[in-house]
Amino acid sequence: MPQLDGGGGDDLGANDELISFKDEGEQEEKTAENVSSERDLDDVKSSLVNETENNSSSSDSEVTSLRPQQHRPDWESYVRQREFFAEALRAQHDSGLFKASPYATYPLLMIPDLGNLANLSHLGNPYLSPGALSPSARTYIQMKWPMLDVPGTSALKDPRSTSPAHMSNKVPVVQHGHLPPFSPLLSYSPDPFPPRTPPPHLSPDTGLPRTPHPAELSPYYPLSPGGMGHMTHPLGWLPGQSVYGIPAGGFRPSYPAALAMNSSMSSLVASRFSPHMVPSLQTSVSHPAIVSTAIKQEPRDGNRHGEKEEKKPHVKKPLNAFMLYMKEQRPKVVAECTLKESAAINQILGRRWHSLSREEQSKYYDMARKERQLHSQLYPGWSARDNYGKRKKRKRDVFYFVSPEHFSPQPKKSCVSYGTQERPSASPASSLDSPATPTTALASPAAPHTHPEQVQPLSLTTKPPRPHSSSSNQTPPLLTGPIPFASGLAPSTSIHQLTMSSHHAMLQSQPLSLVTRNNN
DNA sequence: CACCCTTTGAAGCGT
DNA sequence: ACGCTTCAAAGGGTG
Repeated sequence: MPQLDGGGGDDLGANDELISFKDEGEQEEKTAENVSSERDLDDVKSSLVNETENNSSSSDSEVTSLRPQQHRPDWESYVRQREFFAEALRAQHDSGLFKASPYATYPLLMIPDLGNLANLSHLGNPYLSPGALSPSARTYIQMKWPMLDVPGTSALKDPRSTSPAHMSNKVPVVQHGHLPPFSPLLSYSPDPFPPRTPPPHLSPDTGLPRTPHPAELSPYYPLSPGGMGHMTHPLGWLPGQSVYGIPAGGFRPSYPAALAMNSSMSSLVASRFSPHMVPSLQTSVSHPAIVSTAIKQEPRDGNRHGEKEEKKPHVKKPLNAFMLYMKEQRPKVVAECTLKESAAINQILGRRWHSLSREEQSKYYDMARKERQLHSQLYPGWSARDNYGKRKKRKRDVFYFVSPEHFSPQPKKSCVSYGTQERPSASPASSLDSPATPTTALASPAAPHTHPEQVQPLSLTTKPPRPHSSSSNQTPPLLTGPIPFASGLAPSTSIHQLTMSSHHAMLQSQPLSLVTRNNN
C-alpha cells in the first residue's frame, strides 16, 4: 500500500525513526574507548581539519579558512556554490529548524550556477543523477521547500550551525497568495517528537488514505490531482521541466506526470534567475525523484531506438535520513578534508551520524519521513522494487573466510578516514537502540535513552561489518579489529538487541567469519 | 567505461 | 517475524 504516512505514516515513521542515537552509547564510548572513537574522528580531522564533533558546526569560518588550502582548478566557482549552499543550510538552521518544524530545512532555494552545475550536482537534487541528465538537463533549479512561515525570529537551535547572522534572512521565501496554505507542512510538528496521530489526510478511523481537502491536503505536501499543481518537492529540486517533464506516455498512470510550479514560485525563481536557467517553470516540473529512463540512459545507450516510449521514468527511492544527512554534510566534510573519496567521506559521515544528538538525527528522520510521504503521494504505485535490477550489477558471490585473528586492519586506503576503522566508535550501541519508534522513542525523546545501560553493554566496540549488504560491509577491510562478539557475540543484552533488526541479527552470523559477498 | 567502495536506512522478497 | 538483498548519494579508485 502506498505508504501514505499517516497510518502509513506511522509505519513510515516507525522505522525511520528508529533513531540510532548514539548518546548513551557514545557517552560510554567516550569514557573508555570512545576515546578511540573521538580519536577516530580526530584522526580524520587531523588530516582534514580540526573539527570537533560539537564543532561540526564547522561553520563557515572554519571552512572558509580551509578553502585556501584547497587547490582546485575551479575552486572559486566551487566555493561560491558551496557557500551558497552552506548559506542556505545555515539559513535553515537559523530559521529555527530544530525548534520548530523539521521542515524548516526546506526553505532553501538552491540555484546552482549554470556553469557549475556539475559541481553542484551533489549538493542538489537528491534524485537527479548527473549521468541521468543531458547537458541541458542540468539547467535546473535546485530548490527546497519554500518555507512560508520561516520563523525568522526563532533563534538558531542547531548548535552545529552557529551560523553567522548575516545569513539568517536571506532565505527566499515564497508566498503563495492563492494557494492552499502549506501551513500543515510548515508548521509541521513543532514538537520534535510529537505523539503519533493519524495525519489529516488519513482517516482517523482506518488510517487509510482519504481524499484530502485542499485546505488540509497532505500534512506536508499538498498532493492531489489538483493540489499537485502547486506542489514542489520538499527537499526539492525543481528540475527544468523541459528536461524533466515526464513523458506523457511514459508515465505510469499512477505517477503524477509532473508537478507544476505555482506561479508565485515560478515568478520568484524567474525573477531571480535568468530564463535560461529556469526553463518553462511555469508549466511543470517533475519530482526530483523522477529520472526519465530515457534521459537517464541517454548517456549509455547510444541507440535511442525507441527506448523513449517504453521508458517509464525511473523514480528513485526517497532518501533516508542518513542519505539526507549525507547530502547535507558531505560538502562540509569534503571541505574540511582533503579526502575526496566518497567511501572515505562516507565513513566519516557515518561516524558523525552516530555522534549526532537526538534532535539532530530526528531532524533527518523527520525529513526522511516526509520525503517518503511525499514520494508515496507522488508515486502511489511506485515500489522500491521497481528499481530493482536497475543498477548494473552487484558484486558477485564471493566467500571470504575471515578468521578473527587474521583480521588485518589493512585499511583499503591509506587515508586516515579508512584508518578510523575503529568501527567501535561506530557505536553499535547506538544502532542497536535505534529501533526507537516514533511512537516510542520519538514520541518521548527520552525513551530511547531511558535505559542507556541496556544498550551500552555492548561491547560491540567494534561494529561488525555490516551485515546487510553482504556486499559491502563484509569486506575484510571493514573488519578492522578483533571482532568483539566473535568470541561470544556480545552480552546477552546485546544479543537481545541484535535481534531487533535484521542487520543486527546478522551480527550473529558474523562471528562465523564467513562472509559471503553476494551478489546476485 | 562500468563497477567498486562505503555509510545508514527503507523496503521488498523469500522462508 | 525474520533474514537477507537491493537501492538510495557520491566520487575517487580500479580493472
